[in-house]
Amino acid sequence: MQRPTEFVREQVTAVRESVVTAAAEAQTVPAAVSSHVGEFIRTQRSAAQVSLRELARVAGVSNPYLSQVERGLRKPSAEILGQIARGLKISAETLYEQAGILDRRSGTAGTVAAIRGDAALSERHKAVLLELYETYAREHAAQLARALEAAAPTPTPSEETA
Amino acid sequence: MQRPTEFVREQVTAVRESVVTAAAEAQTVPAAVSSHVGEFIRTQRSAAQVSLRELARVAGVSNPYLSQVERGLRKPSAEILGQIARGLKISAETLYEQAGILDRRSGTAGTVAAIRGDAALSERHKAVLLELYETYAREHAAQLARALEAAAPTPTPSEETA
DNA sequence: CCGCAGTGCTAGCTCCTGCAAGCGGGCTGC
DNA sequence: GCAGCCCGCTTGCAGGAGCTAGCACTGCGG
Repeated sequence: MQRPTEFVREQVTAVRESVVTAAAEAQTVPAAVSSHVGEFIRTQRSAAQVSLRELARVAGVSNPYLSQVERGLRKPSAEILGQIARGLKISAETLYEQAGILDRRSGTAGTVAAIRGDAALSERHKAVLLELYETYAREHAAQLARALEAAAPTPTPSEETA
Repeated sequence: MQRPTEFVREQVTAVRESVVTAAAEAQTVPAAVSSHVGEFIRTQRSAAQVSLRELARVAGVSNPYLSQVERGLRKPSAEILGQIARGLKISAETLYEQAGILDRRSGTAGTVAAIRGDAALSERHKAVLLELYETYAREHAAQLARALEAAAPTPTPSEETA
């Protein structure tokens, strides 16, 4: 019977110690209520540098309708959201959450759902994995934020003289 | 005592007749929808011993509409499904899955793939989670194997003689 | 200048969802 | 017998989802 490595054990312990702090921070975050799925779709589409017509074509929906959805004039069904998600190459769950159809879960919907639904895990082990996952996801986001700050240097005396 | 050949012939004939009847019934059934959510809702409602009108009232939908949904005549939106789920005191995700809106998450492969493909994680964190996951899965399997052995003792000479 | 290709959007239309009004049936109490 | 209540279902309709046809605009090349 193999046991978790020392490294893994330390990670789990560190996570437990930081859970209280994380929970306190979560309490101060306001709950997102209304649907911003249209904005979200437009943001994702722009990030992918795809035209509205191209996305509509790939997703199999009409481009005027997609335009209306993006501008919040229409409320698409789950089926249409699924098609748009496929066109954007993102998970349908992501759009469902943005649309308020699905409750937002910590981290990426797919991973959390997979852990929760996995019959190969006991409930206790699921909880441990989910805590660790959430902490890692938060760390990763913080690292990305730092990297972005480093990539967009703020004016400094040495740089001004260069 | 019937002769084997006649008996066999009658059985084959009976099977043929039942196949024709089944095929005829299948032809009269409207195009099969991948969604069985209506049946599922009715089943859950019956199990809860709640009338259609009562569930409709609690769920906040019209009872004729709920009736149509249960009989597969209408395809409810995700919003209505959420209301019905609340009325039935089950998770909305359960009904979304039955309706084909949400993919059912299952199995070990799904969890591993989800962790590996999760953009919210760094590669190092993925490795940690995967190692922990494998260890837990092994542990769980070993526990199940032990429980099965205890529940189903293997035959022993003393038992054979009893 | 023109035509062409691409862009996102407007307007009118069809079809379907979800509802209200009401039906026929069964059961109970008077 | 009756009225009242509950049951699930039928019918007709309003409003919204999603579409087609087409518009105005931009950029490019001849």
